Amino acid sequence: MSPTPRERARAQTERDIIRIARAHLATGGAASLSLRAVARDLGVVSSAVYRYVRSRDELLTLLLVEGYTELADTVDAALEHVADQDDRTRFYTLGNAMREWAKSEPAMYALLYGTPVPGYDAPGEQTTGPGTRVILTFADLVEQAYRAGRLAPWPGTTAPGPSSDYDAMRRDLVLTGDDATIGRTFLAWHALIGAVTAELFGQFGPDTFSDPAALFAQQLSLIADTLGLAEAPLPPEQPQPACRPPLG
Amino acid sequence: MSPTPRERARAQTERDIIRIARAHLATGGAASLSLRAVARDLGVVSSAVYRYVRSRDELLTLLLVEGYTELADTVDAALEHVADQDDRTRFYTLGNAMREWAKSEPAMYALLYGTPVPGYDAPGEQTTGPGTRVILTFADLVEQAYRAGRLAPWPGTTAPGPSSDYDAMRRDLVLTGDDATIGRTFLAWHALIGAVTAELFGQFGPDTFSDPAALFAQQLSLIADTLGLAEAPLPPEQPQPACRPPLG
DNA sequence: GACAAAGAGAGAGCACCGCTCTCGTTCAAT
DNA sequence: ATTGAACGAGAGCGGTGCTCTCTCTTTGTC
Repeated sequence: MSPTPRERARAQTERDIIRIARAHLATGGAASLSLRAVARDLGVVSSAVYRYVRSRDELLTLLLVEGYTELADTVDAALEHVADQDDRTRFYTLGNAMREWAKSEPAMYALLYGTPVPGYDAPGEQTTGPGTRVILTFADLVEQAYRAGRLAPWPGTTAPGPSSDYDAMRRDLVLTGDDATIGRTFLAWHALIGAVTAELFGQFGPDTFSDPAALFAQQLSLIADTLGLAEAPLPPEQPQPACRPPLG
Repeated sequence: MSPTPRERARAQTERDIIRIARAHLATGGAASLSLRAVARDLGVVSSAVYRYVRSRDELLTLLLVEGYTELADTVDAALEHVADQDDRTRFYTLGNAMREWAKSEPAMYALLYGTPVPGYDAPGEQTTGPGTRVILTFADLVEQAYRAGRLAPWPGTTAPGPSSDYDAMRRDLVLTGDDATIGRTFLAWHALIGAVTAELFGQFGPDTFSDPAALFAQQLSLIADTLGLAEAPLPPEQPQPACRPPLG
């Protein structure tokens, strides 16, 4: 049962490879992640690395899973501290945690939410689980508010969405929200990812925003408004007015 | 004045290089864009290509500018056909044109709005102009509706944004919208880019949406709602009710 | 303890990449 | 006609992912 020296050495080498690969990813981006460079840092010839990693793609998958997991863990940890607070505060916490993690690990974020690495398609059986944790946490946040009757109604007639797909989500994820609720959950997610991505990738040019934090804070507030999240939790027996007064 | 045969040949070769590079970009993505492969298709040895293109990065810049220009031209052309229609229809047209173009040129879209190519930073003097055309068109659409008093009020207290940056935009771009209007313009843009990117990059997995077009259509509708765009243009002298009835 | 099997690393090699340099050739302006 | 610029070919440098063979060591078994 106790691991042989060879097994312990192998486990250590596997950890080292991922550690070195993460460092290379952080400094040079996904495209400059080279097995040969990892081998050099490991003090070993390039072909030796293939004893541990089947290919460069498999190394990418390992990093992908690690990135998804780390982001989700970060978000979960942040949410723990505000678990008893109102919907809006918890959403802000989720959004800010995503942005902070993305800024601290830009190459990893790019790997998760940027252009897919060409010629590489992630093996779904390993990545979908960790890859959907954050959005499921987010959907659960909205679901809780919806069930408690705390979501303000959508200001408009909701266009029909992909109803059968939404039905499948309600079934598989045990959601109760109607099409409008699921629809604006995706709207909020798209806006959140879009805002983080735009800031991180500098899509507005380097001189457009002197205060990107202020922009993101306002975007979070506006997204929370579109979700209908109230500042403080309302007692569920109090019916929502059809036209709610301004928040705050 | 009339071009010499050599000049005409050079111009033709330059066009050929860009054409071949675009084909390679479309099939293999930005990372697999290789000057050597372009040279092979051109029927020439690799070093000869360096007579026309200073480096691979310069070729990327050429493609980047071409992509931005083509997307903006596509959007402008689509908007021309609906120039006299209501705000919401024009916004739908803009959004659908972006999605359609992105689906027809996924590698090019990835080059514009995906992960920045590592080690390459676009020369701003060449790319910012074409790169901002679409979002400026979009901002102008919102601005027109705002000036005409056709924007529904934002359902919530607007959090303060990056006011000085917004001031600079109002000055440089001749906008009149308040912070809430500019803020939700960016919200809509982030959601739009986020929705297109998520669909194009398959961020929700291959089996999550059987009808991505329906999802996008609903997202467009929801984004239009958050923008406060009305279905039909209202006469500007009619004041907006503080709590507008459902659209449609 | 001897021995076969499996694991690990080294090294050579293949085909590809971006990019540089030199060398003849061809074209165009003087 | 001459001369300098433009052009293409070819060799070469260092880099990449990946495969193969070879040797040495560790491991489990008889």
